[in-house]
Amino acid sequence: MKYHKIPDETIKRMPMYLRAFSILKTQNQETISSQQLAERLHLNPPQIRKDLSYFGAFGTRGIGYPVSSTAEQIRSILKLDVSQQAVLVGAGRLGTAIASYPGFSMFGFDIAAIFDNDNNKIGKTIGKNLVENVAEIVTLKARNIRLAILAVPANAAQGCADALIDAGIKGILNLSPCYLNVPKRVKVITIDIAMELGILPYYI
Amino acid sequence: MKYHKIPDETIKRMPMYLRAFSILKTQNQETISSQQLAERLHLNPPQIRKDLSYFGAFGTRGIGYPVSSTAEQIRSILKLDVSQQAVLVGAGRLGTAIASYPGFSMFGFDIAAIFDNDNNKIGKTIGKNLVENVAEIVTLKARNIRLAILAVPANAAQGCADALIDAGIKGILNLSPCYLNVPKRVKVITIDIAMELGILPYYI
DNA sequence: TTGTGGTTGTGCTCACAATCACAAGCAAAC
DNA sequence: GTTTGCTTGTGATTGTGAGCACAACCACAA
Ligand SMILES: NC(=O)c1ccc[n+]([C@@H]2O[C@H](COP(=O)([O-])OP(=O)(O)OC[C@H]3O[C@@H](n4cnc5c(N)ncnc54)[C@H](O)[C@@H]3O)[C@@H](O)[C@H]2O)c1
Ligand SMILES: NC(=O)c1ccc[n+]([C@@H]2O[C@H](COP(=O)([O-])OP(=O)(O)OC[C@H]3O[C@@H](n4cnc5c(N)ncnc54)[C@H](O)[C@@H]3O)[C@@H](O)[C@H]2O)c1
Repeated sequence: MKYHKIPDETIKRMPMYLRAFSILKTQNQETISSQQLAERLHLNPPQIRKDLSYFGAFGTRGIGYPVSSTAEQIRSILKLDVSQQAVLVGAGRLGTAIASYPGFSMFGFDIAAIFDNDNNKIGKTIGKNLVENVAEIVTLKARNIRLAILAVPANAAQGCADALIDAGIKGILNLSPCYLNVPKRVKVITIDIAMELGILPYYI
Repeated sequence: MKYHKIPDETIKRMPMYLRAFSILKTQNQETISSQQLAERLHLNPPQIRKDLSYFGAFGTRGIGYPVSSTAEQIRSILKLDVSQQAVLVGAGRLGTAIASYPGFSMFGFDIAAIFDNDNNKIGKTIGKNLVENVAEIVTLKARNIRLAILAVPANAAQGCADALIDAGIKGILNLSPCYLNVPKRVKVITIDIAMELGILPYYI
């Protein structure tokens, strides 16, 4: 494909493809056609082909996509081929669940530090990490960590985000139900679980 | 506005509007213009006006939208004006966090029951609910509950979904990283937290 | 070497959503 | 009353992504 801006929607689907190819690899399937993959993911085959072709020609005509090498390609496109360190801020209910969730490792994520401002939580161990004082966020500067997961109450989210960005964080997964004001160079993805649930009754 | 199919994207934004109007109400602000609201939510003013106008003319020209009555209108549109009962399946790390989260009440949600298949968890109390055996899901038929939150491992999700649908559930918020196969009348919203995180490194 | 079945890669078309621009309309002041 | 200032509601326009159809291509068999 000649020069094309890669659609945001395509990027959003890439981790889904990566997960699918990773699972296929554990099942020792060597190739998969866009048709088969589309059935698994409930998409249209041309959608998948177009998405992948934005990044090059990974498939073999008449055969399909080689599972193992395509997985590696996608991993590299998403920069998940190197282990990505992330910090967690907020060791509350949701933060604790996330800190002990093993599922992030499939994408190469590693929770490298946890911060909270509650003295009852600071010093406790969650998974392999000790909960540190939020004041220690500044020390991230030296550690070259670029990703953060925010699981603090909504009214504390902006303040924490500012501190994180100040400490060199470039991407934030925000779980609080609020908009974060950040410089353009910082990418924020917000997941508001209650809001998603709020959509359901309309449809039923 | 004459007859128009309401865009899905508009529906997705409605809970965000509801949250904003609810907060404004607690701050005793009586009216808000699309301009002001757009600044808060980081949208464009015409976007908000068009979204709201799909459902009727709520605003006053020259003034803006009356906070209190518009909040009520949106609540009614989303069918959140009556308390919506929901059940939770999976009382693990994430399920426990959700069961004890007070934030759902802003949208009128109420966790009415919790199910698990682990004998160590069945019988325990989380929030105001006793954890019941998954086998009891059938009893939901009699209780007229239509919403469910699924927080079980991915390989158990489809089975639980089938049981829930069989018991009369019409909408599912699925937190497992997998596609759920359901009849067309059932609405599923899937949130895959790890996948969302997987998007970040690409942009940074 | 050539033919065949099957699947990819992609230009084109269509559908949908975001944005714009402005007429319509209300409130408050005079 | 009438005028002024401001904001809504909406047709028209633009932008973006999804879907389709088919040419290009590969592997393999004969
Ligand atoms: N629990 C859920 O199921 C759920 C669902 C949807 C959204 N959320 C959102 O996720 C966020 C966290 O929710 P939760 O249920 O884990 O809340 P929580 O109260 O259990 O945990 C919040 C944690 O953040 C810490 N904290 C507060 N202020 C801080 C600060 N300034 N710096 C550092 N740490 C601070 C607290 O000490 C606490 O440990 C909230 O914004 C909530 O709205 C939670
Ligand atoms: N914890 C996280 O931060 C996180 C993040 C992203 C996604 N998820 C997803 O959310 C889901 C739950 O995650 P978790 O961390 O809470 O896992 P968990 O293992 O802590 O909890 C799962 C719960 O489901 C129960 N369960 C298992 N099979 C069941 C069945 N057939 N019927 C009823 N209950 C059953 C288990 O007994 C357990 O209590 C998983 O699909 C996970 O991939 C979790």
